[in-house]
Parts: sequence; structure tokens; C-alpha cells
Amino acid sequence: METAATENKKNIYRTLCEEITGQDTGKEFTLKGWVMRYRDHGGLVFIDLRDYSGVMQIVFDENIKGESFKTAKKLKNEYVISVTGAVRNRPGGTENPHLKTGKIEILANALQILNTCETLPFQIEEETEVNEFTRLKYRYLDLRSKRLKDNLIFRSKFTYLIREFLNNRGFFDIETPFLTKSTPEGSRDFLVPSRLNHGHFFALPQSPQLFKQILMVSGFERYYQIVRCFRDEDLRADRQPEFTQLDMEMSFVEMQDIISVTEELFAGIFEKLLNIKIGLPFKALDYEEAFDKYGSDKPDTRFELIITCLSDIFTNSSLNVFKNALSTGGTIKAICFPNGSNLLSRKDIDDLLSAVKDFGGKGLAWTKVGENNSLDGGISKFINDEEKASLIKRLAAKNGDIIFYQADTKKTANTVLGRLRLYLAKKYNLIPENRFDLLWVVNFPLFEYSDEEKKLVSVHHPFTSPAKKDIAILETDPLSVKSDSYDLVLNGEEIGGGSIRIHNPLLQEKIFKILSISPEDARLKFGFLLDALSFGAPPHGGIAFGIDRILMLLRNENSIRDVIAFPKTQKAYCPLSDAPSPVKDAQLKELGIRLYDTANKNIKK
RNA sequence: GGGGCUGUAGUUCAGACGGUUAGAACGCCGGCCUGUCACGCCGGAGGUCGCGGGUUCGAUCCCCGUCGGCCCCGCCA
Repeated sequence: METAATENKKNIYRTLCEEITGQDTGKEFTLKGWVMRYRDHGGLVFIDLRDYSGVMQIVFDENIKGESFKTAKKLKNEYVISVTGAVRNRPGGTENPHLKTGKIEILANALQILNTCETLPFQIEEETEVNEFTRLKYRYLDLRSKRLKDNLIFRSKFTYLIREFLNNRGFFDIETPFLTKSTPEGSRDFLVPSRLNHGHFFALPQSPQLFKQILMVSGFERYYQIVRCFRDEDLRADRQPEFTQLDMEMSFVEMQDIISVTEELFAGIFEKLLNIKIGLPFKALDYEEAFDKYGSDKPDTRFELIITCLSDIFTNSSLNVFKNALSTGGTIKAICFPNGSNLLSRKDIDDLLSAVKDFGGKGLAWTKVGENNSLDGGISKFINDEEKASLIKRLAAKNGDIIFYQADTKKTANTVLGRLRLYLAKKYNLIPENRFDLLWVVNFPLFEYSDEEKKLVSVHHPFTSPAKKDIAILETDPLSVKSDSYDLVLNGEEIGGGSIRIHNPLLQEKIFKILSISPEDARLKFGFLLDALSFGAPPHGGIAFGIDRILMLLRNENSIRDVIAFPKTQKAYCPLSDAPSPVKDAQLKELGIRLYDTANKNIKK
């Protein structure tokens, strides 16, 4: 990626460090920025001046007349200065190949200190990693570092390219309310009390889902928004309480239309921003295949370790765990870890067992593959020659591999091996770097059974359209019904998902019935959407993407916090602003709110 | 709600069976230095060992509680 400055030549009011090149020797410039480093050699002072474009070395020489040398002696790290001088080539042998401007420097003849700086709580660009809490508290300092600054500049370009692409294709950027109605479905809402309606609350939107559908009813046809969404759930490295989605909705479309627009959008961005060409169309996997082969609905396809079913090979197995699994309707599955015998010690294998238990597995059977298609160790003595030959052939196992087995229900065997697969890949560096695998997961089931609620629930959301071919079996065999929905997966992370929506009120009624949502309930929860759908709603569908996650992956970061200017800690606290914080009694009174119990003692009087 | 790791100088870390004055590096302050670029050299300051309680003659160290941070499970239609 080009740096901000070299690409953006439209700087109107001043010169930036990296705009100056070897072509400019002899010319005089005034640069403004921060003292990144200060090196005092007595009669000669060097500083590295940093502005948002990059770095330029400034030299102060005691032989240059004027006050600048004297002033330079007072400089300290992160002082803000304005410095004027002529560009010159550095003396032979003193060029710095690590700097973009390393062949030149500016010999200062005027210097003005625009602002001083307190001793820093941590060094900017320090090699050692500083505690994240401290970095968040002084986020403005951390954002001066190249890494975070580049991330945010990249983010700006990323969203610019999205807007450019979509605007060129007739999409309209339309804002939807942040103060909206709480819907009990989905994730926990952030609530906002209403002063004018005591006892009533707004919710911050989990996404603009209902409003974007209503915009389709209004006839906008192509909507998008890069919009903040709010979910009051526990945080993770890839989850913040507020995050940004690219939200899209289109009318008179079918699934393939949405998929095509998305592919074009991403292929364009990857090429422009990363100079990576992505083959079209993207790969696609059925939901079921994803689970069978990767044990996940967001498979990481950058490496193999494919999960393989061996049930038929072991129908007459002498091993009890295998026998029991099969007789209770379960399955036997395995992954073959190439060269595992050499990579894993016996202790490593034992350690895997505890990992597998964390993943929900009961145990971990394994065998090593020896010479001439033999099996050693683990459960090998329970595997007869016929079974051996079949499984080695099916897994394409070679001398030195290790095979890990799971005998369990299909679901458990898949998820356990899926997580083991990821665990092994990370631990033994099987994941190639700088590779981006974009993948659609399609043919999701429309419903799944919730053990908790003892009823069918939507896999996506209640407005997702069933696949046309399955509408006939909606009531007779709901669990076999597929939906017209699709997820986009990048390197094993779900980065987006969407669906074709139901626009037929009768079909929508049927779905609610299957979901055991009474007409009264439906009205209470989504009445305004149902009304809208009854007034000439066009066929429509859409998709939404997690911008933060995508950026995290493209920037090779481990957390979305590193691509967000002002993120929160895992307890959803902002060390910079000290939010959330108690409020005054008077504020609560105005809202008609009184706090329960312990919270009271935190109130500021 | 649960599991794991974690909290010592401004920062990153070390530390000791529980025993004088808690160390290092970087940063900071003062001085020297004309080709450095993580400049170098000399000197100096800087610590409620997260907080509260307990055990003990004595606790940064052991025990209990609590607060914070990071990762994960649950949760996130």
C-alpha cells in the first residue's frame, strides 16, 4: 500500500515529510510535526521529525547562524515543532536504508517550538509491548505509532472504496435510527431511557435489519450504510460492544445477485488495497459439507487436515468406544496429521487429550502410521488388517503421519475434530501467511431445534426466506428445510452474512407458526415491519459485513481493537474517557429511574 | 455464569525457603560529545511490590477476599 502522503498529493497547506524526495535537494521547506527521536552530538543535533506521512531527519549545526541550534538543544521527545531548512543529500555512508527519506535530510535554519510534551507514560514505537490498558488510557499516544496509524488510514481507504463502488452501482447511503425499538430476539440490547416517556426505553440497534427492509418497501431498491451496531454481549478479541457493519439491501434480487455484487466489491478492494487478485466466483461450501469436512460453519480452508468419515470401515470394530458410538447412532471420524509422528512427542499427544476434552470430546484415540502402511501405538492393536488398509487409503495416510479419531455423535465428532484441526494448525504453523481464502457457506438450514427453549428457532432470523424447493415440506419436515441465506468466510472468520427475505405475508405467518411465535407476539415485536410488508413489499434480500473483522484480517492483527480508533476493554470499559461511569441523582430523577441496591453507592451526589 | 494466564520504578521485566538498603534495561533529570539514526560516554533521581484483611516477631512473597487486564467456553437471531 502506498503511504498516505505519497498517494495524496493534494496537500494544500503544507509539505509533508515523505513528499520530499531526492529531486528536491537545494529547495527550502517548512516541515511541522513531532520530535520522534533526538540525538545530540554536541555541535550537531539530529532529530527524526514525524508527521502523519512519515519521518524526515533534520540536522541542526552550531555553525549555522541564528537561534535554531540553541533552540534545538531544548528539544525533547514529542515536542511539536515547525522547522525550516534546505534539503540536501546525506554525506556518503550515512544514508539510512530503513527510512523512506533516508538518503536526504534537512539542514535547519529556523526552528519554532509549537508545543512541549510531558514525560510520556510509554515510549511510542517501543519494541517491547506495553500493557494494553495503559495504551488505551493514552490512546492518542498509541495512535501516533506507525502501526495503528497505518491501520486507521487503511480503514479510511477501505470504507472509501466501498462507498465509491456502491455509489457507482446505484446504491444509496441512507441513515437509520440509533434510537429505536428494543426487540427481544437476538442479542441483548443496549437500552436508552426516554425522558419524555418515563418507563419507556429506546434500544440501540443490533443492526439496521428491520429499517433496511422497510426502505425496500419504500422503493429505494439499493441501500447501503456503513453503520455502527450495538450488542450488549460479552467481549472477545473479535467482538466489541459497538462495531461497524457494511449493511446492504437490494430489491428484485435473488441470492446470486447479492453474491455477485459482493464478489465484485471484494475482488476490487483486494486488488486496489492489497494488490491481490481474487478468482471469481469465490469458492462455496454447503453448510453440511463445511461441518462434515471442517467441523465448523466458518471453515478455515487455508490448510488441509480434512475431517473424514470412517464409520463404514469400522462397522465390525473390536474397539468398544467405536462399537458403542456406532450402535447408538454415532459416527467415527478422523483427521490425518501429516508428519505428526515427528512433530509430536508422546507427551504432546497426551496434552492433546486435555485440549480435546476442553473441546467437548470424551477422549482422543490415535494411531501413528509406520512404514509399509502399518499402524503403531494408540489404538492400533484394535484395528485389523482390512480396516487398516481401508482407512490408510481413504485418509491417504503416509509413513510418519498421526491419525486422530473421534467416535461420538456426528455433531460432537465434527466440532471436536474441527477445533482440534485449528488447534494443531496454529500450534504447528500449518497456516500459510499472507493468504486470503474467501469462501461462501450456503444452504444453511432454516431452523434448528433449541434445547434451551424446547422449540424450533431460526438459524438466521425469522424473516429469512426458505429455499423455494423446500417450501412444500415447511410444515411436514421443517428441520430439512434449507434457507436462502449465505455467509462469507475469510480465513476461518465469519465476516458477513445475509439472506433473501420473506416478502409474502402468508409465508411469513407460516414461519412464525413453526417458530411458535403467536400472531399477537409477532405483532408486538415486529408489527411495523409486518405492516410494511403488507403494503406492496418487493422481493428483496441483503447482506451485512463486519468491517472491523475484515480489517483485522487484512491488517494481520489479532484483535479488532487494533483497527478501531477508540476501543473498549473486555469489560466494555473505556480507559480513555472513563466510560461508563455513575451519573448524578438529578439526571436519573429526570429519567424517572431509581437504582437498585449496590449500584446506589456509586452515585455522585 | 465458567476455565486459563496475569498485576513489582514512567515502561518492559527480574527477584527472594518469609528476614538488613527490592534489582536490570529503556525512559526521565544533569553533564560531555560534529555524522548519528534504538547514537555513545559519565553521573543522578525515581517503588503504598493492584487494593483490603488474615497468619507470623516480621508479608511484595503464604492464606482469604476484592479490583483491574488479556485469551477462551457459554452468550453474540
